[in-house]
Amino acid sequence: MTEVKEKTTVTELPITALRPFEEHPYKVVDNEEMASLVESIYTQGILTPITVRPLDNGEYEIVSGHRRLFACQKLGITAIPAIVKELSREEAIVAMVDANLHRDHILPSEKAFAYKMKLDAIKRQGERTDLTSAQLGQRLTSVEKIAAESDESKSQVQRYISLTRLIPELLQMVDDGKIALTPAVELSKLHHLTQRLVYEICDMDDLTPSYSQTVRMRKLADEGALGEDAIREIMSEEKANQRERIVIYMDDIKQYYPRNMLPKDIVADIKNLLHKRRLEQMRRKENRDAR
DNA sequence: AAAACTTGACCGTACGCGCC
DNA sequence: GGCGCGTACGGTCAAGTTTT
Repeated sequence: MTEVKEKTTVTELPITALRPFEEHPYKVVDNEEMASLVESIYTQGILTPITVRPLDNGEYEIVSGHRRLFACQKLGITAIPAIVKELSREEAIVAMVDANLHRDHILPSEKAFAYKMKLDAIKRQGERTDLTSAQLGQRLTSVEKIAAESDESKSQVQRYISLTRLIPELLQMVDDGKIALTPAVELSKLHHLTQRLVYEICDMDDLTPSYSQTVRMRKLADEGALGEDAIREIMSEEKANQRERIVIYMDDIKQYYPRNMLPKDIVADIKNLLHKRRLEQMRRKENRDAR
């Protein structure tokens, strides 16, 4: 959360003086959620003022409250209570993203561009958080900072950000729930022209790429061997088999190798392996419990 | 139960920057 | 230019969860 150090005032602003935030990543859609917001404003008025920042030309840029504005426009309301904050563009981006990320329903594409905008804004702000001794112990990278302020891990934030490299059509498929997050991340690594091929093939035959299929596509692309035929072949196959997992059970081994026939060093290796795996499991559990 | 997907963690590499 | 350091990010793994 960005702390508000500037003076803030609540005031009624005519909606004609309001401008949407430039390139804001959120989609204001007229759906059921919007209908209930309209209903709520109709019966109770606007409970939370929108947040805006003043522009040089006397107008105000909306930091948070695009959906409330849309609802007011639908109801024919001409003025709206607003908190006016003196914020730089970068500060406004961080505030806008934070305000919207806590919504109940947020599309993957919205999250992706929100995280990306916030990351770019934090980088541009160039804050040195590594200089004071008080902060020395909790030095954070930009992505870690975003992760700490959201309820997701650094990896997850990076995955969402990689979705911004998807072509709009594939991103729409992610929003529609046709492609899951991790397959989408794999597709984002493909060249845009290849992504378009994938989209066209999926769209034509109403197919949805699975994680394993997208991994195979990406590997082929890395080798420079992913063309239209290869994509068709991968997409037309049955969903891939579960990835290979090697599980060792001592009882199984004993069944095939009587005790005196199994070389001692192999037994030692296996025991060592199992021991390491147990330690790893315990460590993971401790990490989880600590959080 | 198998398959698909999610999630967190870790590692390696590339890059930019300041310093010598 | 070489070096050390911090940072970003891609790749991978393993375990957990959800879906079929």
